[in-house]
Amino acid sequence: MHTILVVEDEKDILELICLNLKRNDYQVWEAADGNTGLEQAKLHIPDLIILDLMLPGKDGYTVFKELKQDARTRGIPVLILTAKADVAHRIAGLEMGVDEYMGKPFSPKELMLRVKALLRRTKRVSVDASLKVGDFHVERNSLKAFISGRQVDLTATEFKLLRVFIESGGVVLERDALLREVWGFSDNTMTRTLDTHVKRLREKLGAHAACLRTLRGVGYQFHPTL
Amino acid sequence: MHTILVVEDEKDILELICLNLKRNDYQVWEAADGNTGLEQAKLHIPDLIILDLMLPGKDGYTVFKELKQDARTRGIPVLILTAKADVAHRIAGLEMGVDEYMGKPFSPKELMLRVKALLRRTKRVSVDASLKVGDFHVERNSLKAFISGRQVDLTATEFKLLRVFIESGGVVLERDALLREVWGFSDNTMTRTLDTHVKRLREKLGAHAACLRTLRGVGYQFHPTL
DNA sequence: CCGCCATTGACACGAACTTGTCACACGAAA
DNA sequence: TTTCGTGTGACAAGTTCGTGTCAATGGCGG
Repeated sequence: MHTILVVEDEKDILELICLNLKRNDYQVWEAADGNTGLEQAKLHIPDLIILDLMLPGKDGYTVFKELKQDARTRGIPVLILTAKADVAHRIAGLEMGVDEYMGKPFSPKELMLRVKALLRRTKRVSVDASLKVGDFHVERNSLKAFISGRQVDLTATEFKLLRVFIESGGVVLERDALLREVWGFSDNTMTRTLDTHVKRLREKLGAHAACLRTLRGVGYQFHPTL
Repeated sequence: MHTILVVEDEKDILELICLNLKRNDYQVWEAADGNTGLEQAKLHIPDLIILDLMLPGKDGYTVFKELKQDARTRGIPVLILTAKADVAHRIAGLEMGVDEYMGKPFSPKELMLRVKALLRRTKRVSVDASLKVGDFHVERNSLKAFISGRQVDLTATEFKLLRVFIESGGVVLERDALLREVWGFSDNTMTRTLDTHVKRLREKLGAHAACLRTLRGVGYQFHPTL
């Protein structure tokens, strides 16, 4: 679940936003002024910050700048919410490094979508049903996998494992991460279950087994183009 | 330098965009229709795609969907350019996973800023995982290091050691400091562990071993540019 | 209800690799 | 030349991984 910090002084709007966010299963932190916002940001390190420009005390621009000055909060995407949404202001904001700009009044639905889009961008999450990489082709709904067009029979666990690999985009997957993704927990003291399943998957991948590379002491890496 | 693919059928607009992009030091690929765009995307794997919705042949939505189905291209942020920029269309686009929306007519300056903002956002994902200094390139999460593009296999300890050196920024690292950073303690009465690992690292660095200078009685210093 | 079979997680063991240690060689500074 | 810190090759202990195997589980048809 993602956490989002909302910094907005107008109670009505704050509530409107938070309500919508919670309804979409985000964990929400609230702040009604700039200083509180900054504190919360540094305390909770949220995944996203929705920031109003017109704030009592420290204004939005200042908050934004200070966020970018702290290494812990620098990476957090910021969505600016403001009445001053004309081109000049938008350009000024983008130049400062704002990630997203929304003018008031805004449609809650569009805001939710922009939030979703921003979070997706920062943390590549996928939702498509069918997925192709190199010679691999996976149908998420039907539990079917194809290699170079030929269908490969996989069991549920093997499929989940392959799916995680394919969706990884070549990033190294640590044992912990794989256990969490596929088995739902990460008790690394576990036995050789992961290894066994990797082995089984490799057997079924046949000639493409080489795509599953072992990184000793780290985990596994999927190389679709081998 | 970032590479950008522009898919737009109207010659004037295509030229306008490309000109602006080139002026901002991007490498630009062009495509005048959907199929060409897809090909180029899979061929060049650009850092960003600017996509018009109204295209001859395969329309923008279709192109977008197919981009998201191939893992090599799915991660590429897409900026949609369109005349249909009303709220309904924007929402539809955001639901599909569009990263950015711009209506025509657009201000070239704002387009450039949005391009910059998008690239900055996506860069964040990869930048903290990889680190480049001189000929050295380190993937923090894969235990892989590249020297002048060639891959070097390192063990966990060797990797940690090299990482400390690369992140040192050329500062002299005393033996105590290295032991603390890599091994977590600084018992200098230890045996020749540090020396051994430096030696092993040097072996794997090959010709670049000279970058690891010994400072007798003090420690080691990393010179990436040697 | 029963037995069959595929699936799954577990374990033992060996192979492959990593890592810390040592003895000793080497070489720079005094 | 002596001294002291460093480089080096070898080795043993420790880790991690691959593999064969087995028992438990649960679905399914008979």
